[in-house]
Amino acid sequence: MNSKKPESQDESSAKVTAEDVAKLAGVSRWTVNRAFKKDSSISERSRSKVTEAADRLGYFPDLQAASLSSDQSNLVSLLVDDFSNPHKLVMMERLTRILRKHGWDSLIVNTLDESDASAALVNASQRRVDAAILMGSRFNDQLLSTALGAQRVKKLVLFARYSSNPNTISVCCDDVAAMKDITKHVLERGYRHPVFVAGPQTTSAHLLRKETFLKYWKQVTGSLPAHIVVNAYDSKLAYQRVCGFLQGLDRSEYPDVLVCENDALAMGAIDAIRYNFGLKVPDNIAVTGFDDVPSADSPHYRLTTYRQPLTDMAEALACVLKADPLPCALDRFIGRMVIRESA
Amino acid sequence: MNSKKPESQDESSAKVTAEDVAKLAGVSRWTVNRAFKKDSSISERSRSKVTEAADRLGYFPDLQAASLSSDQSNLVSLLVDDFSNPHKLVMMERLTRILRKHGWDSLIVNTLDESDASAALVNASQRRVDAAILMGSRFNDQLLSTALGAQRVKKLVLFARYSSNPNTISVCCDDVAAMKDITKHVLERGYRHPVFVAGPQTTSAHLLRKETFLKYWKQVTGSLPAHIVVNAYDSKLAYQRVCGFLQGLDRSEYPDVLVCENDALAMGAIDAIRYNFGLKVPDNIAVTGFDDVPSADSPHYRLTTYRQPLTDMAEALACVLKADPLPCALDRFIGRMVIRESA
DNA sequence: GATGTTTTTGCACCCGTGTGCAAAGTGCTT
DNA sequence: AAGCACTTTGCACACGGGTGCAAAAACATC
Repeated sequence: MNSKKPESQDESSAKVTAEDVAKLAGVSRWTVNRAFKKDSSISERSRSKVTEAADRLGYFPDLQAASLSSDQSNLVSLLVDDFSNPHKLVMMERLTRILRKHGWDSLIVNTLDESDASAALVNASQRRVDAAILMGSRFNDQLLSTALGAQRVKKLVLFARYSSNPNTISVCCDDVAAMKDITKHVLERGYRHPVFVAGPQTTSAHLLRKETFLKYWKQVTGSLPAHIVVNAYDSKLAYQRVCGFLQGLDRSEYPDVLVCENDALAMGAIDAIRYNFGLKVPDNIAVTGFDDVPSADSPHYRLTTYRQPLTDMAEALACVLKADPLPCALDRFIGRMVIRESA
Repeated sequence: MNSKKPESQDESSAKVTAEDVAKLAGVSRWTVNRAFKKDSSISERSRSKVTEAADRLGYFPDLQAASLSSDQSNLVSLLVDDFSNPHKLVMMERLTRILRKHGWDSLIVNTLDESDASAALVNASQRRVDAAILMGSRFNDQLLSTALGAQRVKKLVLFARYSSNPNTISVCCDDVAAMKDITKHVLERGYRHPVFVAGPQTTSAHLLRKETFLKYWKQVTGSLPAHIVVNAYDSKLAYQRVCGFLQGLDRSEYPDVLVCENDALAMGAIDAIRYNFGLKVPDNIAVTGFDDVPSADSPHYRLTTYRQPLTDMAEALACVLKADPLPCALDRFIGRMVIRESA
C-alpha cells in the first residue's frame, strides 16, 4: 500500500499513527488515544508524555478512522440547490463557521443537477454524516419522507425552512410572526394596494410567508391582495416577472407596494420598477424583502427587510447535533425588521 | 455499539454491509465489492446476482471505510476565507458541481476565524482529503510552505489564484493577458486618467492584476497611474475607500476611469461615484471590474468586466485530482471580456 | 481425456481508531 | 502487611471495505 518506505526522520512525511506515538512515549496505543479525549481517565503524567511525543511526531488523530469505529463522524452535509440567491452565501458562512466551532465539518453538496435530493442523501449516508441539512428551496417535502436516502441519514434537518414531516427537524424562524411584522409596517406606512411576490411554489415544505401575508391583510383590510409567482429565488427572473406583470396593467392599477418573499426577489423587483418603468422606489411603488442580504444595504436598494437570527439558529442546530437540551423552540425563531427607505 | 437489535425486515434501517449482500447473493464479500468496481474481473452472472441482492437490501458501499483502506478519500476541502465577495458563491457552485460529477465530495471550511489556513489544513489532513483547495484571498504564500498542515495534505491547490510555491498547484487564468485586454479596452475608449482599485495586498500569492495594469499602462502612455488599496474584497469597504479617495481630490483631479481588481470592488466604486458624489457612470467616471458576478449584469451596474472560464478551470482541477493528463497549462486560462456600459 | 491458459473467486491481512472489560497500579485504612 | 476502593492502563474485538495472491473454476487445445 505504502510503496515508499517511511523515511526515518523526525518530521517524516509518512503518516503518523497513534501506534508510533505510543512507542515514543512508552505507553500503549490506547493511552495515546485517551490523551486526545477529554474526560477520559488518564494520569497527568502519561498525558503529558503523550502530548509531548505527539507533537514531536506531528500526530493528529485520523477522523475517518475514528468515525468508522465510533458511530459519529462529526460531519454534516449541507444540501444546496439554489446558488443564485446571495442569502445562501450568508447562510453557508454562518453554518460552516458555527458548526466548525462546535466540532463539525461541513460537506457541501450541490444538488442543482438532480431532480430531487435523493441521490445526495444517499451520498450523505455513505459518508456517515451525522446529519443532512437541507438549505435548498426546491426540494419536495413529500419526497423527503419516501426518498431512499432520507431513511438512511441519522438526522434530517431543514434549515430556514419548515416542514411538518415528523422525520424531519426544522430550524427556522417564525414566518407567521415575521410576516405580520412586515404587514403591519406596510399598513402603517399607508400602503393600500399591495401585490405579493412569491418564490417557487413547492408542493409542501414551503414558507408560510405568502399565506400569512394574504390572510392577515384580508383580515385587517377586508380585501385579498393579488400575488405573482417567480419560479426561482433569482433577481433576474424576478425582474422579468415583475416587468411582465406591470406591463399587463394600466398605470392606474399599479400596486403601491410589492411585498416580496425575500431579498433576491425584492432586488429584481426594484430593478424592474426603476429601470424598466422609470418609476421611483418607494415614491411610486415601495418594496419589502426578507433576509437582509448584504446588498440590501447598498445605496441602490436600501431595502426594508427582515433579518433572521441566523447565528442563534446555527447554534441551535449545533445543540441538535450534540443532542443537548434545546434553548428554545426550533421553528419559532424571532428575527427583527430592518427598516430602510424602500418601504 | 449497535444497541438496538437489527429488525429483520427486508428494508431494515440497520446498516447493510457487503457481508449481508454476500450472504443473500450466495457469494463472498469480496465478490460483492468487485461488483461495485468497474474494470474488476467478475462474471456477468455474479455481478447480476450481487446487484439484485444489493438493491433488495439497499446496500451502498461505505465511503469512509473505503477511504480508510485505499488511500483515496474522494474528498477535497475547499478553504474559504472571504464570504463577502459574491463571486465566491459562483466558484463554489461550479467547483462543487463539477467535482461531484467526477466523484469528489467537497468539504467546505470557513477559515474566517483563523489567522491563517494552517489549522484548516491540519483538519483537512485528518479527514484524509485528496486535496485542499484554497479559494481564499487572505492566505499568505510564505505560510503555505511552512505551515504544519501544508505538508500533510496530498495536494495543495490554489483556485483562481497564482503562487510560485513549488509545492502548490495553481489553477487560474492568465492575469497578465486578462489585464492587458482590459487595459486595451480602457485605452480604446479614450480614458486617460485611470486609477487602479486594488484588493488586499497579501505578501506574495496575490494577483498580478495591479502590477500588469500599472506596468502596461506606463509602457503605452508613459505615465504611471495612481492606485488605491481596499483591505478586503468587499463592496462596502470599497465604497468607503473610494469616497475617501475622491473626497481628497479636487474635482479637476478626478480620474476618468476606475480599473478595479474585481467586481466586488467595482460595485462599491460605482455606488460611491453615483450615490455619494452624484456623478454618472461612465460619463463622469467609468469603472471596470473582474469576474462577471451575477449582479454585474443588473441594470444598476452594467459592469464591463472579465469572465474567467470557471468551468474549464474546474474540469482541469478534476484532471489534477485524477492524475489525468492535463489539457492545457493550469495557470494560463484565458477568459473573455464582457463589455457593458460601465466603461 | 489430459494438459495448458485464462477468468473468476475466496481469503489473510491491512487501514487507524473506539468500546467495554479485565488486569495492574495507587493510596488509604486498620 | 493485608484489605479495600479507586484510578489508570492494556487488550481483544469491532468498524467496513481494499489489495495482492493463491485456489478454484471455466474454457481452449491437441
